[in-house]
Amino acid sequence: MVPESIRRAGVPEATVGRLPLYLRALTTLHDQGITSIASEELASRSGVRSTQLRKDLSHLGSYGVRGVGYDVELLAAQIAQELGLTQEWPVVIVGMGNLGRALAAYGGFSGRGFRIVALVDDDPEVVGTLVEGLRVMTLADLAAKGPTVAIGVITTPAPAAQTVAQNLVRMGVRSILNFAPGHLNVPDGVDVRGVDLATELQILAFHEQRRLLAVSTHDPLQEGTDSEAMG
Amino acid sequence: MVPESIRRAGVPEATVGRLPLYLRALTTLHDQGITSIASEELASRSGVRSTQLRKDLSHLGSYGVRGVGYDVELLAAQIAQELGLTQEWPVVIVGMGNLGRALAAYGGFSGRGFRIVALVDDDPEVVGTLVEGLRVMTLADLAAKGPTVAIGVITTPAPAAQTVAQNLVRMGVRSILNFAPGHLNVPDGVDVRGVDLATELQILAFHEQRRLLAVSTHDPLQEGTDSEAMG
DNA sequence: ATGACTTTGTGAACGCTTGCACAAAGTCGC
DNA sequence: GCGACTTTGTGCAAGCGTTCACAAAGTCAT
Ligand SMILES: NC(=O)c1ccc[n+]([C@@H]2O[C@H](COP(=O)([O-])OP(=O)(O)OC[C@H]3O[C@@H](n4cnc5c(N)ncnc54)[C@H](O)[C@@H]3O)[C@@H](O)[C@H]2O)c1
Ligand SMILES: NC(=O)c1ccc[n+]([C@@H]2O[C@H](COP(=O)([O-])OP(=O)(O)OC[C@H]3O[C@@H](n4cnc5c(N)ncnc54)[C@H](O)[C@@H]3O)[C@@H](O)[C@H]2O)c1
Repeated sequence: MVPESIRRAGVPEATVGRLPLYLRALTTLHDQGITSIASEELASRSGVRSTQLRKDLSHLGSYGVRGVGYDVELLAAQIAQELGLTQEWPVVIVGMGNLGRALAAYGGFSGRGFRIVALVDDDPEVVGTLVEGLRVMTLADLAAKGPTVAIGVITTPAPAAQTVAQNLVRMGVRSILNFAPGHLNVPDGVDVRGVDLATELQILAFHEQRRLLAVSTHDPLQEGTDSEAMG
Repeated sequence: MVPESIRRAGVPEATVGRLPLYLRALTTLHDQGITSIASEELASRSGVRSTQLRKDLSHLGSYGVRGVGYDVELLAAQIAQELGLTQEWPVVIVGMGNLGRALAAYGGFSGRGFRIVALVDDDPEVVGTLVEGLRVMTLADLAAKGPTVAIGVITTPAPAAQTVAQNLVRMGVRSILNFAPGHLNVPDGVDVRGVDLATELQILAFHEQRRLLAVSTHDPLQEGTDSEAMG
């Protein structure tokens, strides 16, 4: 086996992106009372190939038993540790509009390694009100007397996002999830992930158009983005 | 130049994922009255390297002018055409909860190639009510007497998502944007894109933990996910 | 204990993506 | 017109990610 110090540094980015997928599937299995699972079955439930699953898991170490499979609980714990979910990360949501309120109301944070500890807006009508049991504050309040936060979620209109990001970075936040469209300029060492609805829809539109074009020209061009059959 | 028939089939998937980025930047530039832009500047505003931008654009053809740059309006039109945004794609949102309502209220659909033509829920309390000027219907209603839809957006709880997806596929939808956590099993030829909040946060947590670990062990391990300096 | 069987873990091959280096093709001042 | 300068478009090489093929390592029935 590879030494711990080396393998820690060497988890490929693509693998990191799939670990949450596996963890989710394992959690579901655990809830169903299943204690052991083979890579083939776990891969199928995660939407990846079994070879890829095994290669991914091999980067965290050898937690499987040949001839049997993986212990659901043990593997889940290992992935959770690798992702840093043994502690609860404090999260702030900035922008209490439609989307921000939906996220605040969403129950999927707690119990999964995250806790919303602050809600922020700059509208005087909104600041001071209670949303989901938390009092909405301004960014200045958060910096001055708010709780420490590790992750910032931005759900303001696009023009405000860059300024909000700078303020978050100034108060020590180095992980940002941005729902506003557009690219954020941040210093080195700050991690920004963007979720953009328009981008996702436009990628779907591209493939949709290509499919229609292929059919209309009787071009036997196969798409095949997912080989699983429907039940 | 490469013949049209060949280049059409050959736009790499990674490029498709970035075209919406460029289109957004170009739209902003157009709104600011800027008519021409060099790859260096456009790349910077899109958060990619200029060589990558040029390579991406080269897959759609030669629309730049050497020594000058790209005509903003022309390039935007070309990208829009490539993405299939010259027509308006009819969209249905299934699941009128917090998230579904936020999406329905979101103005970023129309004018960008998409139009919400139907809203669906299965709660008798919700079906029949008006949301954003549209009357909420059931999936059965949509199949029987609703408008044709090309893209389905799923914002139901996770356990319902698979069934909803099957129903959408049965009525001809081949592009699905899924906000519910979990993998959807769909037949070949159906395109599913998943947006999962928990996944995004967990990826951020992984990097956050790695940064903290690196600092605490005085390991000069650089992160450097974005080289742009903040203004 | 043994042999048949199952499943993992991984080296190697392959394909896709990115980044480099540079020629080609234009503009602009004079 | 012409030379200096700017910027695009692209062949090529390096790096990354996925898939294949298979040995290694276990289980299980007998
Ligand atoms: N609603 C959606 O479904 C949806 C989908 C995709 C993307 N988005 C994006 O998410 C963002 C939010 O969308 P929304 O529909 O909730 O918008 P919204 O207008 O309902 O809410 C925006 C909120 O941000 C607050 N705000 C504005 N500037 C601020 C600042 N500088 N500091 C703190 N708070 C500030 C406003 O007071 C408001 O409460 C937008 O950028 C939108 O493009 C929304
Ligand atoms: N709210 C968020 O911020 C958020 C964030 C990330 C992911 N999600 C996911 O998005 C989904 C929706 O979240 P939400 O907070 O809006 O939930 P919600 O409970 O507020 O809304 C779900 C809606 O779906 C409807 N529904 C249930 N079964 C249905 C069916 N078979 N057909 C049609 N409609 C059905 C319900 O009646 C309800 O109106 C969930 O899967 C959630 O995990 C939500």
